[in-house]
Formats: sequence, structure tokens, C-alpha cells
Amino acid sequence: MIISLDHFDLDLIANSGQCFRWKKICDNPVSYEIIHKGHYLKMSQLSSSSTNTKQFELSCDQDTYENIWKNYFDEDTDYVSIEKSIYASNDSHLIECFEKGFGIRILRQDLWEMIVSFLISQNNNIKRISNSIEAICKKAGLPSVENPEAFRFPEPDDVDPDFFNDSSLGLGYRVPYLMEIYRYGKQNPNWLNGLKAMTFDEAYKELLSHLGIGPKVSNCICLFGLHHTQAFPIDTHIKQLLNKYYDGHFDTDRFPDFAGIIQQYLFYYEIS
DNA sequence: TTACAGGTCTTGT
DNA sequence: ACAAGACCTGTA
Repeated sequence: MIISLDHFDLDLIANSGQCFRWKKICDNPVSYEIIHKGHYLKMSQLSSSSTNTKQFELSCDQDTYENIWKNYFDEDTDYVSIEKSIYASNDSHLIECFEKGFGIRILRQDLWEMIVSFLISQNNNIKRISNSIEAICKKAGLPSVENPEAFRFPEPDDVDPDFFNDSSLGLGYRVPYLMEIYRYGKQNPNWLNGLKAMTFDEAYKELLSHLGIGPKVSNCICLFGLHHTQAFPIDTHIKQLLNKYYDGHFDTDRFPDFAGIIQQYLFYYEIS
């Protein structure tokens, strides 16, 4: 099926550091394989017109799109008003980041996958994070609905904690963090729904109480897993850019409720 | 070879 | 409350 999306660019989203499993399968047209909540999707970017809206070809049917992917792409967030706020801010560096990153959009990814992914991400590089996550999914061996060769992300009940005691996964010292969070997830089946019901501040604090989750990872989980777009994760790259352009401090109150989206533009500009 | 990576934990003051 | 120092290991 064919759909139109505005403020949406496959390459930019793939390289914006929020998704670790997108796999590029073609340069022309730009095409990716995406796995989300047990479903597999091939997505191609058809036109790159000068307008804000682009066309995409998706391998799924209408029902699966409505039930799974529509929410994942977060079509409801109003990026036009965000764009207006950015230009109204007179922040020349931010405007430059926005123009270079036009088409970045924060997806609504699976909460459990984000918790585990950002636990792995600490003091780590994106390539190795992706490799570890892929190794975990492959070892768990749970096929997606549409493609038996593409494996879904294992949920708490899918693997024993001891599953992670395996050096071939390349997890290093994070192994006990994963063992503990899988054990906790299995013993507390309502935990994820509870997190989803919380405010940003509540969820942020609750996540902090778990082994291996500090301020940065908790903010990432809130932003990418719970879509609390006011979360503003500060990592080494953001720290460097704040020192370079903002005297070491960024006033998030300038962008109430969507500082996290601003952070994504700044982050992408810095790493690219 | 050395330094770094979307940090956090532990220990010492 | 805050400052070191340790920590796995693939990648550049």
C-alpha cells in the first residue's frame, strides 16, 4: 500500500539514534526493514519532492497499517507547530539543526524494547548496541508474523534471565542489568502498563529505581518508550554541544512539552 | 595502540 | 551531597 507522511524521512530517522533495528536494504529507492511488536515491514521512500509530504510504499495491508504502523509512525504529533516554535525562537544554531534534520520524527516504539535497548546503550557505541540487540533477537529466534526470517524482540516471558549469560551477545558488564530487568518484568506483568499510566515525573523516578537505569537512560526510555516528549536526555554528545553553543546549559522551558524533540534535532546534527 | 562510545555503580570523603 | 575510579568490548 501507498501512504503519505509529512515531516518524515527514513534515512534521518534511521540515523537519529532512536531505533537500533532498522535495516537498510536498498539505496534507490531508500528502503528499510522494520520490526515492531512482532510485525515485519518493508518501507520504501518513493518521492523526495520539495514539499513537506513524501510518499511511501509499505509491504503491509490496510488492517495491519491501521492497527500497528499508524501509531508507530506517530502521525498525530503536530510538527508544523514545532517548526513554528523553532523559527520563533531566534536560536540560529537550533534552526540550522532543524533544517538539516527536517524529517526526523520521534517514533512510538515498544516500551519493553526501549527499556532493554537503552540499558544496553550506556557507555556504548551505536554499532555495538545494534549488534547486541540483533544477536539477542536472533538467539531468541521468535519469528515475526510476516517474515519467519525476521525475529521479534523477546519479551519478559520469552527468555530465561540466564539467556543473557552469553559472551557472544557482546553485552559486557551489562549482563546482570538485563538478567535483573527480565526477571523483574516476568515477576511483575503489570509493570509496563503501570509505567504507561504514570506522568513523566512518576515514570522517570520509577525507572531510576532499577539496576542499570540512571538519569540518562531513564530519560531515553521516557522519551522513546513512553513518548513523554518533554524528556531531555543528556549524553556525552549533548553535553559537548551544550558547551559549544549554549554555555553548557539548555533552557528546556523555552520549548514546553517537546524539549525532547528539540534534543533529537540537536543530537542528530552533532553526530552527523 | 589508545581512546571512545546515547552512563551507572560503588566507594570514599 | 559530591567526586573519583572501575567497568566489557567493538570500532575508529
